[in-house]
Amino acid sequence: MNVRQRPSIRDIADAAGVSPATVSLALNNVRGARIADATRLKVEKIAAELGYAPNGLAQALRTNRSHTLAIISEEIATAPYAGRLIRGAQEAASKHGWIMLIMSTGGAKEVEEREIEAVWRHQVDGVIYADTAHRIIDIPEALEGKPVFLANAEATHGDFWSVYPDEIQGGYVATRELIDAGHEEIGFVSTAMDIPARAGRLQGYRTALEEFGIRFDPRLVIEEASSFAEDGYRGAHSLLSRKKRPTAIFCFNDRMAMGAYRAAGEMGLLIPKDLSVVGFDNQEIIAEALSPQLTTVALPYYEMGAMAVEAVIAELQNGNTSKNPGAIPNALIKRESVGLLQ
Amino acid sequence: MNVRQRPSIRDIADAAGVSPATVSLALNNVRGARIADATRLKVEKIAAELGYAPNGLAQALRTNRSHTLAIISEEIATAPYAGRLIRGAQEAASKHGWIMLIMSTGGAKEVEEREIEAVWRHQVDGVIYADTAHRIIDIPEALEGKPVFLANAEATHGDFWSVYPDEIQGGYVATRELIDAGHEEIGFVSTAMDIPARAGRLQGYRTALEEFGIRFDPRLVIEEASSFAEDGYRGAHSLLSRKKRPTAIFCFNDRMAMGAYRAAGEMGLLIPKDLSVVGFDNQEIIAEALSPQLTTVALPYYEMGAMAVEAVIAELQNGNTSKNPGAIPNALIKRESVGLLQ
DNA sequence: TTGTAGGCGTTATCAC
DNA sequence: GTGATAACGCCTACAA
Repeated sequence: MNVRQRPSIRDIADAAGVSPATVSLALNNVRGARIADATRLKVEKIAAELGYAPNGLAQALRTNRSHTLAIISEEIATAPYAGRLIRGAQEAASKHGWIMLIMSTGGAKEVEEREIEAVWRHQVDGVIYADTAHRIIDIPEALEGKPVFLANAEATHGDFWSVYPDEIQGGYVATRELIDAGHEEIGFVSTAMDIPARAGRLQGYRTALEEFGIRFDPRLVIEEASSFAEDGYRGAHSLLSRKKRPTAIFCFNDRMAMGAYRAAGEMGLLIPKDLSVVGFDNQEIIAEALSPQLTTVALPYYEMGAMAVEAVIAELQNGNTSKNPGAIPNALIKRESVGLLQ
Repeated sequence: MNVRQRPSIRDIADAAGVSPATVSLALNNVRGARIADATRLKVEKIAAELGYAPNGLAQALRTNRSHTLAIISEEIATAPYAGRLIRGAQEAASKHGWIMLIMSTGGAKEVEEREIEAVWRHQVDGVIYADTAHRIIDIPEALEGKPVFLANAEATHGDFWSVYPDEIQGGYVATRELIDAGHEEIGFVSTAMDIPARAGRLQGYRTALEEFGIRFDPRLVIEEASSFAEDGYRGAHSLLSRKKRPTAIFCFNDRMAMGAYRAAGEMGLLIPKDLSVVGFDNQEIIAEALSPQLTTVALPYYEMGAMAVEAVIAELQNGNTSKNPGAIPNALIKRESVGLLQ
């Protein structure tokens, strides 16, 4: 593990027979002060030969800009799909030559303080505050003084920019898919948890029904305590036991859809022939493993990560130019669990 | 987004009526050069009042140590469980006051070069090179000169330190669980993919059988082309169609176990009464959603991330003191899919 | 068109 | 005990 010293701007200057300042100007293409083409070329050539790369720390110290963003999250990458958000953020940052730090707090205030302390020490330029499930959260005030951008979350107070899934549109597009297949008796197996997704998806469901003149029947909406496969099983079982059995079910998430599959199986119902199902989350590991594969709605994790980073970088570079993205749409992923009503 | 300037060591010096050097000595408790207690206290008090935090960039520039680690991965956080590795790494780093950068290459050589370039620019002290699935990989030579540590991977050449799951032990512990429940006719639904897990788990399976005097029957090992639920379904179906039907199946992973559940269900077999199943990966989202919940083997993702970081930091701080961890054990997660042989 | 000099915030080495 | 002073690598007036 030999540590060979990297060449500095001065090494290039010596080799080229010019001053360090000239090297800096040449390499950075500073407008205003022009450098003779011959000099520039020579400098560039020598820099390449020496394998020169600027020392980002020195640059950052001097310019007071570290080109570094931090993504802070309570439970980083704990939710399987949350990795996509990080990935979107990281790739967007990398595209601009920026760096992403990651810090997870595990929910402990003390750890969070330590992480925010690190944000300051390392002169991070901006912060993406992300949540694994779309929630409304408090922003620690210790972060004041840095651009903070929320991803997959909304703030309780303060005017923070944020990007999160459009739950209403998500509920709409899922329901719409079922309506387009001819279904009118559409159940909604949901959760009673107090999160934006619950109200939003329900509203989207109702809007879609309304738009097509289908009467909303509250008895077709089941809200279970939680949102596990077991809850989906119970909800679906109860819906499918009605004398007028729904021909389609929209499930709050893929886990619940997995439970619905089991309920249907036990009752001898074939998907999608006897029952159509749409899930939510596009957890590929479930959606693709189910048989038939599950049609579902994909949350825009990658996009949220990327948009958050793009917005912060734009803000940092040009000032307040861009627009607060807010709610962004979800995509329907069509697979095999929706059938035309016979 | 107001950016208030952080106080520097000089601000404290001015306020305390001492020199910056004294402040540095006092705050860092440098042994050798002693500072009057009164001075130290005064300096500490003022530092606290001003909310002083050292500028990590300046420190790093001066000391040539950034206290920063990068985790480079082809497909960061793409595999659901891979997030745990990142999390283990991040938390271990944070515990020592270090910072984790993350960079994903998406498999593209060009992106990888850019990321490695960033590693150098930002004076990263060490690199964790991680893979999402235990594989044997090439380390880019551009990383030479930095401590590189492999997590969930082994290197094709060069003597890199690494940490990866003990596949043999994993296969052993899974099979052992079934043997302990009284089973002797134990199938193994595996994959034909050329990865260390395939050979390792098979060997563990054989070792366990041997240890308990159970004859190894190659016909009980089915290797499907891939390792999806569909493959598990096929493999299990074929095993369960034998005239002497196995009473237990060890599945290469949880997705395949999910397929095995479906095969069992279609053949009217109840788990765990008629058939016991053990999976691999502990993908909670599947293992907990299945009914009955799946007993499986958990890969030590969190531990691998943490151990990699601990090792790199130890190496950086004390020189070559610690031991190369190599293969580390997996944990059996007992749930409900294994029953005593009646 | 290029070089000089000062400074970003720290730390290390000397003197005093 | 404490304080100048000189680095670390880079940027940027300003001077030449």
